[in-house]
Amino acid sequence: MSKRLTEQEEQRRLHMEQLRQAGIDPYPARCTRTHTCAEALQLLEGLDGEEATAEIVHVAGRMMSKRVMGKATFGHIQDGSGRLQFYASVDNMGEEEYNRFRKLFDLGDIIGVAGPLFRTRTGEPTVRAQSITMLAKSLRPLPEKWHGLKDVELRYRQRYLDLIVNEDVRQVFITRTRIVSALREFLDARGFLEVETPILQPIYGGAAARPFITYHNELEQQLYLRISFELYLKRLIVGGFDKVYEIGRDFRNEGISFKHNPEFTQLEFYQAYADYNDVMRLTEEMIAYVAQKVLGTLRITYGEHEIDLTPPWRRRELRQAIIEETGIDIEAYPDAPSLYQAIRAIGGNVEPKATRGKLIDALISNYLEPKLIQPTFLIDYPVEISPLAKRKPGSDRLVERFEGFIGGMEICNAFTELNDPDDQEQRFLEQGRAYDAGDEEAHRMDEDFLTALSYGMPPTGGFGMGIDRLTMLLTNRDSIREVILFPHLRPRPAS
RNA sequence: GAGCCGUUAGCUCAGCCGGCAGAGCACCUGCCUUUUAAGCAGGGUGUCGCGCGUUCGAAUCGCGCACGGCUCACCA
Repeated sequence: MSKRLTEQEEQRRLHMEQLRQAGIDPYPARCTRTHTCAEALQLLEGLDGEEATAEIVHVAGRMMSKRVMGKATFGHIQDGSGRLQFYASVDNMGEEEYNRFRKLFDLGDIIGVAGPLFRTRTGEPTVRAQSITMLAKSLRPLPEKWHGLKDVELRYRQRYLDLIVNEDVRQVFITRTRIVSALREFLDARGFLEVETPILQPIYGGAAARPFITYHNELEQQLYLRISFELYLKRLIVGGFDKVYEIGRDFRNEGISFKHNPEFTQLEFYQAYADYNDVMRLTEEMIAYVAQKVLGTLRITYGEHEIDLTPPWRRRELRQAIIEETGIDIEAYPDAPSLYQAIRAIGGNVEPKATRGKLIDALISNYLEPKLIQPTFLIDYPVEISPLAKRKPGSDRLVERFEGFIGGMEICNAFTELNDPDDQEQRFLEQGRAYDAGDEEAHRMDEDFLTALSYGMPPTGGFGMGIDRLTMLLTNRDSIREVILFPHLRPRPAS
């Protein structure tokens, strides 16, 4: 701890030392608190003028402002419920305690204030302090009171500072928690059972992504952090839980962008005896429920767009949508080379060695996704990019799958689940060939999952949704880092 | 992974055709008993991200590196 202190840090340590010399513990073990700031404010309801309450309140919080006027001082404290003004004066506190407060208590200190409540001349509810006690000394200055903390890097690395000084950031994370609660309410009310499945998995699966790899020493076993919950939740459907869901963290060892973080929160649910049409209806109903519950409206603003979440949402066949936006009929190009040429012909920038599935993905994300502002389900995807979805009856090329898009972002992905164990095995084998050909994101053969399927899985509709992206949408944030409390950053360089 | 932009006081930001490092808030000293971005008088507290180079002289110009942001690539 030989780090050089700034003048302000030295000043605060000096104040702390002076408190100790006065016999005051700057970090006491106990404190008295009878009201939150919000609760204290309510006590003044119905009182007129500057009349004070008979009741003495003990409130506690971080001192966010301090305006000294000689023998009297106004300031605000902030706790989790809000802000409250206090009034300190020699008259009410006595000279010794008042001067100690005035000289040794700094902005950012956690303090307790006790006294009756009254309104000032300007009508602001205020605690008339009879005593002010130190609850925890703050040894570093807070960011500036007016402009707050703007430096994005500091906001993410020291999120606690962001939360202290930027009220809108606080609200985003409160909203995020309410969104998750509303999702649980919705699913619980419909008989879904919330479960927990392994994060450390011997074989990763359920999505196309590169995994994080770890190792169990005692078992001498390589393990993967899950990239999805899918294959475990389906095992539970086999096991007879007809409606299950999980909300938790997935990990994907891929690039970081405004809508990608290496770990992100996912909701997946599976419903036996349902298909993707049932899931589509449930999805639009669920999102509408959450918006209504959390925001009180189905009409939201996202960036420059006004979005109406009212069901039913538009359904567009993927093939038809691609034709409309690009003029390319993917059915007319049954292999990668011909589709590649067609995309190049319209000026598309794609990898020459991409598979047909990757090319179709590129068409979706480059030409469709940015235009899908109002809630839209793209339906009926090619089988080669959907190795866990059931084929459409009468088609060997398409599966019963949809993705939901809102505000130009993919929000969710769902399908009628493939429950034919032999077909599933063939799909794994195809994926294995793709992996051997260099596609690191291809699915791996999961024998144990195939065994589960072979006992018979009911017809099932399944669903996955990124909670982070839904939160971006409902809080009107343009970066996933704004809705993740501690987004991933490189280590701070040694200075 | 590539391109562009950024990094100056605790915070928010000026300064950038090379010439003594600046403002507001915060902080320090003094005054002030109803203020609320309190006010008045005084005080600049700094490894100009790091390193190398050009130059009589670098926050400023050049090269390299680090971290961050945006765009692209990647991400079903």
